[in-house]
Amino acid sequence: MSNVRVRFAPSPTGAPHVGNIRTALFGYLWAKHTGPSGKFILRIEDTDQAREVENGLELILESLRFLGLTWDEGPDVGGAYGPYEQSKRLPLYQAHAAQLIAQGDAYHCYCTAERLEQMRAEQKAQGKPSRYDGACRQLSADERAAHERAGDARVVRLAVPRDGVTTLPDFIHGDLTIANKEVDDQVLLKSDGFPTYHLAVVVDDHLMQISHVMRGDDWIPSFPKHVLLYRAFGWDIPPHGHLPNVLGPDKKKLSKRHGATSVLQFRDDGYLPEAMFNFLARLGWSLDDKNELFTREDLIQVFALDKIEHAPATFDHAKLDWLNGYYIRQLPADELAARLTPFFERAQLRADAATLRALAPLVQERLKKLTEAVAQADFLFGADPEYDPQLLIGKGLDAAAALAALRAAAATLEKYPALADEEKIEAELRAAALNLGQKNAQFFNALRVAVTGKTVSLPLMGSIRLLGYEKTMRRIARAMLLLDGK
RNA sequence: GCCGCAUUCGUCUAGUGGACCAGGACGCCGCCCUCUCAAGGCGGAGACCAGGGGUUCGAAUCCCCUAUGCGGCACCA
Repeated sequence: MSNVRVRFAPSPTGAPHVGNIRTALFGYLWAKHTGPSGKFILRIEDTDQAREVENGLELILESLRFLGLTWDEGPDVGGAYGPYEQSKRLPLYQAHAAQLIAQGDAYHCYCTAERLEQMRAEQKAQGKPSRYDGACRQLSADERAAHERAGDARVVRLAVPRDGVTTLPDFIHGDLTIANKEVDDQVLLKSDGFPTYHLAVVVDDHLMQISHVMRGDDWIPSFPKHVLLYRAFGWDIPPHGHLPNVLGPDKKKLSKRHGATSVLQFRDDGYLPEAMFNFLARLGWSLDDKNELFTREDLIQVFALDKIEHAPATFDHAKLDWLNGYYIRQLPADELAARLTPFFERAQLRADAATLRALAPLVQERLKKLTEAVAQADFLFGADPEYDPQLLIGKGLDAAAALAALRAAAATLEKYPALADEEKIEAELRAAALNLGQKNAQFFNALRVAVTGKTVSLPLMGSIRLLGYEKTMRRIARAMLLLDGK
C-alpha cells in the first residue's frame, strides 16, 4: 500500500466533542497502523467566519494532545502540504472554482438571499424538497454581463447533472448511491470569496494527497457533490469511509445538549486519556469477542478498517467509568499522585506531594474518576469534621459500648505515637475488639467515624497514619465527649 | 415531505449458511473475601437475532417488503 495519509479536519467552532474526537482517533489509528510512513494530518476548516470561536484552534489542539493524537502535519507544526488552515488557502479555491466555471461544471449565481428564502418557502409550501431552482444556471451572456456591470454579489455553484445517479464505494457501507436529481446545485464559493466545505474538502484532500477520507456518516448525503468535483477536476477519488455517529443516551447524535461531551470536560472531570482512548476506540469498533482492554500500542497494532461497525453507537457512561477505574488502578502510585495533584489544587486543599503520594495507594482502587479522590480524602484537611454522634454507635451497640471501643482504641494508639508499625497496631485493635466482645465491624466503625467523620471511608489504618497521631487522638477524645452525653 | 443510513441482551459488541436452543464486556442481582466502601473471586438473570415473506436440506448470517430509529435537505461544517 502506498503511504497512508489521513486527515482530521475539524472547524474551530468550539471544544471538539467525543464524537468528533472518535473520528480523529480512527483516522489516527489507521494511519499509525500502517507504520512510520502513515501520516496523521490536522487541517482546520475555518471557512465560516460567522461560526468561528476565538480560541477554537487552541481547543482543538488541546483536545488532541490530551489523548495523545499527535499529528504529523498541521497548522502549528507545518508540513509539505501547507498551509493547514483553509482560511490561508483562499486563492487555491478561487482558482479551482474559476477552472470549473471555464469548464462549464460550475456557474456564477447572482440570486439574493431574499430570493432564495422566498424560493424555499414556496417549495416548502408545495411540499417539495428545497433545492436551488437553477435560475442562474441558464443565464444568457448578456444577462451575466448586466449583473457584472451592476456589481451584483455572486457565488459559484456546482452544475449538478439533472439525470443519472452518483455512486461512491465506501469501505464501511459498501456502494453508496444517490440520484443526481436529489442533489442541489451547491454553492462552492461564497460571495465573501471563501469556499464552502464541499469545494475546500475536495481540493485540499487532493492537494494534500489524502489517501483515505474518514468522516462522520452525516456526510453521506453530500458525497455526490464531492464525487462530481473529483470527476470535474479529473482526479482520482480516494477510498472513503463514513463512520457511524456517536449517540447520546436518547439515541440522538451527540451534542452539547447531552451535557459534558467535550474531551476537555472529560479531562477536567477526572478521566484518564488512557481510558478515553480505549473507550472511544471500542465505540463502533471491536477486535473480537475476547479483548476489551487495549493500550494505545495495542490499538495501533490491531486496528482494522473492516472491523468498523455500520450502526451508530450509544455513549455508555457507566462503561467509561469502569474503564477509567481500571486504568487508575493500573497506575504506579507516583503517577497516580501526580495526576491527582491538579484536582487537589483546584479544590484548594493544601496537599503536598508527600501527602498525595501516601494517599495514592489508599484511594487507588476506590476511584472511578480522579475528581473523587478529593471527597474521599477531605477529612485529612481543615478542621475536625462535624457529624451526627449517633453514627459512632455501630449496629447492635449502645453508646456505652461505642465509648468503650474508643477508649480501648485510644489506649492502644497511645502506645504508638509514631504510628510506625501499622500491622501491629491493627492486631492490637482487633484484640481489643475481641476483648470487648465486639465485632471488628462494630469496633472499627466507632473509630472510623471518630477519625473521619464518616461511616464510609478509606482504610482506617492508612487514614490514621495520614491524619497523624495528634489529630487522631484529638478526634477520638472529641468523639468520646460526644458519646458521654448519650 | 423527499432522499439516505441503520436494526443481535438495558448498553458496547462476537457472529460473514451448519460448531449458536447466540459468546464476551459494562451495568444489574446473589454469594465469598472483609474494619466501612471499594477492588478481587464465584455464580445468576438478561436477545425468540425489529416484523413478515422468500432462497436453501439448513439463515442471526443471502434476497424482497414493512416497521421503527437516526441522519441530511444553507452563501454551516
